[in-house]
Amino acid sequence: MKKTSDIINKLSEQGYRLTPQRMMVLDAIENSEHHISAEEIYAQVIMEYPHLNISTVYRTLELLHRLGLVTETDLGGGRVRYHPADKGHHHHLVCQECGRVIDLDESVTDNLKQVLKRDYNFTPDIRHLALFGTCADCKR
Amino acid sequence: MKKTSDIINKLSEQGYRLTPQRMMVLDAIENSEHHISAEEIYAQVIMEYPHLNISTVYRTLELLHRLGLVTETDLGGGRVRYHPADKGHHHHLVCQECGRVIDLDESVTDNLKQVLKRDYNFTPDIRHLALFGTCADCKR
DNA sequence: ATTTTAATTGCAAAGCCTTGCAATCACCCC
DNA sequence: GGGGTGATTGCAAGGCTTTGCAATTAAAAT
Ligand SMILES: [Mn+2]
Ligand SMILES: [Mn+2]
Ligand SMILES: [Zn+2]
Ligand SMILES: [Zn+2]
Repeated sequence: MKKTSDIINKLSEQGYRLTPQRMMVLDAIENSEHHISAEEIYAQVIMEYPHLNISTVYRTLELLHRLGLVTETDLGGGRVRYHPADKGHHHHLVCQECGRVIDLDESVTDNLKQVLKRDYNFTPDIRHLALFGTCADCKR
Repeated sequence: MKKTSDIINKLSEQGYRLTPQRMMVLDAIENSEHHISAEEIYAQVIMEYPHLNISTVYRTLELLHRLGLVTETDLGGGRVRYHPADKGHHHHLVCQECGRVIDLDESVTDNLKQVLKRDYNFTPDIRHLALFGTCADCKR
C-alpha cells in the first residue's frame, strides 16, 4: 500500500522513530473503513502484538494528528475518532435527536475560513468538523 | 439580580426542582467574569456549602445546557467551560501556538448555518464554537 | 558488530467526566 | 403543618484520556 509508506516516510524525515507499535497503529487507521477510535485500534493491534499498551496508541494518535497525518473529531458518543488525512477531508452533521451522521464536503467551511482570514488574519485548522443539531426528519 | 430569577423561573416552569445546589451552581455561573469550568464552580460553591458533590455540578451543567440556559465550549486545556446564555452568544478563535483566545461575534457563522439549512435542511446548534488554528502574530 | 544516546514504551497513577444506586428532599396534595 | 412521591443528591465506581518515570530500544556513531 502506497499511502502507508508515504506517512512512514514523513515520520522518518521528521526524525521520528519507526517503531513496530507506530507501524501497527498506522496500519489499523489506514485499513479502517470508517472513523476509528483509540480503543478499536488497540483491540485490533493487540491481536498480533499483545504487549502493546493503550497509552502508546493515544501517544501515536496525538503525534499523527499534530503532524497533520490523521484528523481527529468528536462525533459524540464519548470517544474521539480518527481518520487518515490522505483519504480526503470532510465534515459531519450529527443529529442530537436520532444520532444520524451526515457527511459534508470540505467546501462548506470555505466561506467561514475566508472571513476569519480576512477579518482576523487567523488561519483556522478546520479539517474535520462535527456540528451538532437537528436533522430534517427529527424536526417534528 | 434579574437574570438569575429568569433562569430560576424557567427551571420551575418546566417542572425542575429548585434545589439549593442548583441555585448555588447557577449563581457561580452568573457571577463569573469569564467562561467558568465545573471544577471552578465546585471550588466556589463548596466554600459556603461544603457538602456539595462535584457530580451534582456536572449534572446541573448538563441540565442547564440541555435547556439552552448556558452554553458549553471546549477552549482547549482539557476541560469544558460554561457561560450564561443570556449574557450574549459569541464564538472564539484559539491559537494553538500561543494560546491566545480571540472573541468572535455570533454572526460569523450565519452563512454556514444558512447553507446547512438550505442544502441539508439541518438546523445546527452552534451557540458557542471554538475554532483552533494560528493567529496573526504566530504566523512566522 | 558494538557502543552510545536520546526517543519511545509500558506501567501505574491521576485527571476529567459519567453513571448506577440507595438515601434524601422539594414539591404537591390534603 | 404533615405525609406521599418521584426527582435529585451524594457516594463510589467506572470510562476515556493524559502523564511521570524508569526501562527499553531505534538509530546514529564508532
Ligand atoms: Mn470524517
Ligand atoms: Mn464564550
Ligand atoms: Zn435526526
Ligand atoms: Zn498565536
